[in-house]
Amino acid sequence: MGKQQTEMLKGVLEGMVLAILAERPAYGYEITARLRDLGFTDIVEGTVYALLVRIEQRGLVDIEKVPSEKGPPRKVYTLGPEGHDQLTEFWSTWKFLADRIDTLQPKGN
Amino acid sequence: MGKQQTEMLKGVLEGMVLAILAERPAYGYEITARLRDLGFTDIVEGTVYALLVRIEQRGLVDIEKVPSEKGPPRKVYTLGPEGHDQLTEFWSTWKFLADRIDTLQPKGN
DNA sequence: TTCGGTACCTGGTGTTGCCAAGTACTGGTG
DNA sequence: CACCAGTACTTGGCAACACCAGGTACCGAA
Repeated sequence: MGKQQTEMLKGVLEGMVLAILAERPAYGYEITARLRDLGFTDIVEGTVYALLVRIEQRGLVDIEKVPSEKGPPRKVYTLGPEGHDQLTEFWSTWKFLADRIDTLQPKGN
Repeated sequence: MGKQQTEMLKGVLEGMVLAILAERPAYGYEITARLRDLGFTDIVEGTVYALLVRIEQRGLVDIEKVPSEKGPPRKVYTLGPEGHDQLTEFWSTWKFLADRIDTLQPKGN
């Protein structure tokens, strides 16, 4: 979709990953695939991994290494309490933003 | 609202400004005030002005200098055809993003 | 043995919003 | 007159984040 989407993803991608992890624990490769399924076909692997490193360092997730039969061991991320808090805040910020933007939409008037 | 909103604004703020200009031409100070009214109370003046310079350089807007009775001359921005195109693309990208994110929302399931 | 699929990592780049400070013009107040 | 608040625009440096472009490593099948 181009540069527009890239910029719009900033700050939103983290929330999406947290939301995915809220459904159930998952590992990086899986999360990337999930995002692609969602429609973000151009999402870059490196972006997701870097993001996971960040949210790990902020203590939002717990990590467990699980051996895989098909490759290197998986790093399975589980949402911790602080991650849940962050996700809650994400939803509230998102709603705020989405509401204001709706008011700017021509159809909204 | 904090850092979360700051990051989320990236890539969205431009679209909001274009949408504001689509309603009617406006100048920087006025646009900043409009954004503050919309609820983005922490928006920084410099951010808006820098954004306006960018969209001007990309040829999305036309500029007219209009003298003000209360201060320096105003730079009134008018949305050009390319600006309208960009705005249309913004809305489509925004809807795409908003839709996917809704599918991740707990209530959406 | 090579190749594709799985799985993760990393250094560098560009864009963007914030911070902080500055310029400049006007009208009102003391 | 001097000063200040409000109006209006500008700019250099910073931090965060997604992308790019590569790399490592492990496995099974052809």
